Amino acid sequence: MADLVYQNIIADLKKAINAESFPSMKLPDERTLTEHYQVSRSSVKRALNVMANQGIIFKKRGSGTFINPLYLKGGSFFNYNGSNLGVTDSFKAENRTPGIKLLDFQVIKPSAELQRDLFLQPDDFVYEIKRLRLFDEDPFMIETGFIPIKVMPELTEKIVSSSIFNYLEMTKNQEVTRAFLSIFAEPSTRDDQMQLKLKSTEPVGIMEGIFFLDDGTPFEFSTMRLHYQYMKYNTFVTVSGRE
Amino acid sequence: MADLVYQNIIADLKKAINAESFPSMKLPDERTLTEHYQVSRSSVKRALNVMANQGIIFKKRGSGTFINPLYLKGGSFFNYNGSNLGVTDSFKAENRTPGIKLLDFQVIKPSAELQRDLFLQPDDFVYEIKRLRLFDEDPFMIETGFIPIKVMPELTEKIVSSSIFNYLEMTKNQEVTRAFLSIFAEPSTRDDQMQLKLKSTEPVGIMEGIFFLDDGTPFEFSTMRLHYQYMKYNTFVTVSGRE
DNA sequence: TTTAAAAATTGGTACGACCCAATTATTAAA
DNA sequence: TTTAATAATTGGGTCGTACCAATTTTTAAA
Repeated sequence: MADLVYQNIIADLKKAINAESFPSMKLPDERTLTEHYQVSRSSVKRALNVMANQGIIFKKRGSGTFINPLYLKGGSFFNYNGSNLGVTDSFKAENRTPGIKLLDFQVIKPSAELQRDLFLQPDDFVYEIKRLRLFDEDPFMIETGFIPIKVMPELTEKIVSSSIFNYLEMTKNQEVTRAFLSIFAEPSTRDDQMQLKLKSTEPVGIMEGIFFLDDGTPFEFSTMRLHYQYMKYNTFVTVSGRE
Repeated sequence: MADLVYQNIIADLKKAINAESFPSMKLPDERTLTEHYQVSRSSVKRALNVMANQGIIFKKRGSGTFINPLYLKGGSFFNYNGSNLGVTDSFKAENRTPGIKLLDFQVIKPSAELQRDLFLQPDDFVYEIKRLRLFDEDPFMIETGFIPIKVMPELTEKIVSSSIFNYLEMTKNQEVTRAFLSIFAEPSTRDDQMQLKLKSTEPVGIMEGIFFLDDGTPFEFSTMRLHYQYMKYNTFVTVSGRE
């Protein structure tokens, strides 16, 4: 556990919430928490803000801080606490072995749109990497990624046949921690049906977007076509006003 | 514009970024901004944190604060700045008139699952509201909502035939500002195909989840089956570590 | 008893100080 | 010239204070 004050408060409050230590579904007020943890109110507020953004609690000025009832028995929600953006890590728990089959790997001249999305110069080239992802023997996703040569000049077929994100972290100590994603669905194409073993009436879910390095460099544009039963995106949405 | 210091900084920085006042794609350091705006560094940090969470900028300790290149000419992204959760408001810009056709409206005994999701007592009842949403004459979504009687005892067919969220805000000054959403896709059913004018090979996009009032009261469980061409969910994802 | 005013409670915003940690730039040594 | 040590820069975290604003509770008046 990180040794940050607010992180510790979060951890402790989560534990208490899960242990149902607040039958009224209401947390102690901020000043009381300040006293209890022997920290500044600023730190308490910080902790509570993070938890509010995660949807664990609701705050109401003048009234108090309340527990989101759904945070108990986290049944259908809160699967997307997020810890990694890569596919390899995201789908783990299933206790099935993820696999990668390389379908295509080449260097191409990016389209105008791709140039814009990855902020490339006219003479920059990109890798095109097309891979089939599987669990054991079951394919569940066709992934097409575009990575500028200049951000990863040393890419090889070997690297591309396993997790690129892991390689990045291992060798360059850089992490992909942010992405713009667009999520939608389409009827499956013939190719989808072949690769993902879909019937013609069954669709693909699509997650498409740009992945960034820590410093904001666009690292990859990726289109992921998923067997529809494997795409489920859970999210907590807060609207405007607040921050 | 709200008269909050950090909001003003955000507004001003956004304006400057859009005016391309930072050709190096790098913002001034926090201490300089503090000096420039004649505010405390805390307020600068707050502003920058909010902007970082929105994906407008990237911060890197020891190095500086950088502009997300994609925030310029907000082309395909940043459509989801979020301002309202309701359907009526979300799809406006299209300059087509949104319509509602009430398909079903009744009071039922909630399933066990629904009881759990809306945190109901065993003897609570809920409205079931099934509506078809249209743009002009084109149906694009079948919406089935469940609202506990006790949170809205006065619901009528008339209210339900237009925006419930607007009604809530008008009459009770309560707002729906938060939701858990689960986003996925399925092959269309016969009923979907009839209502949404879909071919049998065309899917529906599904957005399903729970909407909350300001104080955390679960207000509605809703399942929205959308014509696949109308479902596009854009989002900026940040991962773990940071907060 | 009911209603209205006042006070207390509770979260929100802002300030500024102090030190830490990651990165970059500079300087000194080899 | 190259390399290693050192300093400066830059964002991160914590503390504590002061005051504001929405809500709830209490008190006083009708």
